[in-house]
Amino acid sequence: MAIVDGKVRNMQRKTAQRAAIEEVLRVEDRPLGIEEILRYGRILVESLNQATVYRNLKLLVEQGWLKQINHPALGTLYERTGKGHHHHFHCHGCNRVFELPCCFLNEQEAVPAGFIVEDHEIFLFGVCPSCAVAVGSDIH
Amino acid sequence: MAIVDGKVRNMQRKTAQRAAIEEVLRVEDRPLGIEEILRYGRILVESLNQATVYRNLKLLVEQGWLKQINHPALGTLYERTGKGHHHHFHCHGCNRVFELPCCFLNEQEAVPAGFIVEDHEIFLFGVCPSCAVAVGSDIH
DNA sequence: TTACTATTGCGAATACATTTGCATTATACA
DNA sequence: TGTATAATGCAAATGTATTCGCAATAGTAA
Repeated sequence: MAIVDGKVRNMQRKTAQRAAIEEVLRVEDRPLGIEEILRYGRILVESLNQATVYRNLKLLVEQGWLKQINHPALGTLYERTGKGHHHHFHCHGCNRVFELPCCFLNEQEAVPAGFIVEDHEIFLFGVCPSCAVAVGSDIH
Repeated sequence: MAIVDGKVRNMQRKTAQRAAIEEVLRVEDRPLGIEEILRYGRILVESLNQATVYRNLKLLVEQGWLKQINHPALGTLYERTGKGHHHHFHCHGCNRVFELPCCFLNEQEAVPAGFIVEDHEIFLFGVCPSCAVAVGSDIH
């Protein structure tokens, strides 16, 4: 607690809604869009509202716990920070995006002479292991 | 010319506007956004309107002469088709996107076992040769 | 030239993601 | 507990990209 301008100012409060949003992102452990966060979050807090999700995601990004990514096929996704450099695999079977740990790109080899590479992003597209199994074993 | 339902139906007409849009994309020879296409196009056809640009881009995409790409930092861009597989370099000096010809990624090596890669996109970020020269020689 | 109608320019309309205002709810300190 | 106020739910508002309606313009075949 703190006093500002003669008034009591509480700090950020712990709410079931924010806890639910964090939980969803922690459990899924992959980049999620608003729609998914809202859907999974409502399993934990039935009343969860879209505006609340937006407000909390914004907060969590500002606090550095989340970062926004812009996926070329899926638009805005949110993922937890602190996982180091990685890339994104989008499975068209289940429509999920996975984070692939290692980096296999030599930046300077990737461009003609004269270009200076400071950063890169790789988006892969295909079928994830569980969907591959489903297709391979004729489970449709 | 053709008769459909008893009425005369002309084929697509050649207009200065569409020619200008095509010209811009041909001359620049790199992915362009609507704003840039409109700006450069107006040098050729002063009256060029945004709605006209949208209509023609849609047409050219349908005809396969253009394709849309979704750049994570710049949004929708249009580039000419038929250039083969390539990636995109975004220069933060001039804000232009360049197409880099070669593909230096072994798709299957890029993912853990179990993932099936069907396609990929690489976005590089840095400084292009002409901006690098400008910075290096203290031209600001 | 002329007639027909595809295409344009303009502004209004739409689509979609995100934000905001406000009354209500609920957390946390006293 | 009680109180102050941060946070929520809801609906309306906003922002941005894209499309559409329509009268005016301009290609194209005859």
